[in-house]
Amino acid sequence: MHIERMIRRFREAGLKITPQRVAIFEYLYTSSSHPTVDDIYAYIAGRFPSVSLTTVYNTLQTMVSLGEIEEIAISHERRNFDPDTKPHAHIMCVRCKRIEDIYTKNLSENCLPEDVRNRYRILGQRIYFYGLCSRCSAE
Amino acid sequence: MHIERMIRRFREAGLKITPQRVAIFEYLYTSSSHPTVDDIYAYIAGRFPSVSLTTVYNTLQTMVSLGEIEEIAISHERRNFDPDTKPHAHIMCVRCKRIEDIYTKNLSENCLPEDVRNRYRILGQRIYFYGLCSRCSAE
DNA sequence: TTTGTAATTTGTAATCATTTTAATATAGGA
DNA sequence: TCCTATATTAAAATGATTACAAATTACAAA
Ligand SMILES: [Mn+2]
Ligand SMILES: [Mn+2]
Ligand SMILES: [Zn+2]
Ligand SMILES: [Zn+2]
Repeated sequence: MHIERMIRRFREAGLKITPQRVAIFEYLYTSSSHPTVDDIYAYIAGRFPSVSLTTVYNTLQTMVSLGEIEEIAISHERRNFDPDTKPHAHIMCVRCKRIEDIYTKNLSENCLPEDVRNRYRILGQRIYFYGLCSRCSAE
Repeated sequence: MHIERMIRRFREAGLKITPQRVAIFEYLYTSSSHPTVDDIYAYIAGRFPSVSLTTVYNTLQTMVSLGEIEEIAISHERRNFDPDTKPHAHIMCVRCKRIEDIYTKNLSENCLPEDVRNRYRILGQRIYFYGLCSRCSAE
């Protein structure tokens, strides 16, 4: 499972397994997708009342540099984290702010002209759409 | 020209035309594409040594809400502004940080599955690619 | 041209998310 | 169990952005 994988990755990197870190793993892989720092902190603080925001920031940063989660910049006012690192796009409802995953194949082939793909060695992409979801449209 | 257009748009909105604002228009439409707040401020300060950063922020915000420029969130460490509001994608070299425009037709048709387009009323998109440009690859 | 006034600019202070620091606590190997 | 490097915590620092209030200015009407 994902949590065991993260524990192994941290071990391999010579990092220690702490209850705070495990709780962050658990939250990331079992709860609402694309949580914010505050979402994560709120959950962890429920289990470890003395946890520090710094720990949340540090752990997320470590996971990003291990390539195990990604930061989503779809919203200007929040930082969302995505535990799914398979290439995929996102769509956010501008009203209710819900974020949905979009899995399309050949994302970069579809969107990038030949000549750009020749001039760059492509390393990643972030594809965000904005719209009104059906629930929010209905009113 | 673009600058005259902006002056007209500001007038129509009941906003006054000040030298600082005109200088910001000029810089946005004649200089390097996708400038940052600091790029703009550095230029304006060259012409109006007493200009305040606040004025730059305010004017940019006004232009965004008039729909005349857009904010590009391709980089986590800078805010870039784009005076070109036609739908287009961007690619940034992860090394030299240069940002290039990519014009592709039918961006959302290519990237968005049918069912997503049915469930949302699409209002916008931000499509960013990351890679190594040829110049940076060569070394 | 002059004047009046509402809008704008400016400098400063406040805010807020994130990072840094240093002291304390702990994971985990010996 | 003990030792020590690493992690956690609380507090302070940072830095980008925003809010505020006083001084200035655009511009329309006289
Ligand atoms: Mn996702
Ligand atoms: Mn552009
Ligand atoms: Zn919605
Ligand atoms: Zn480059």
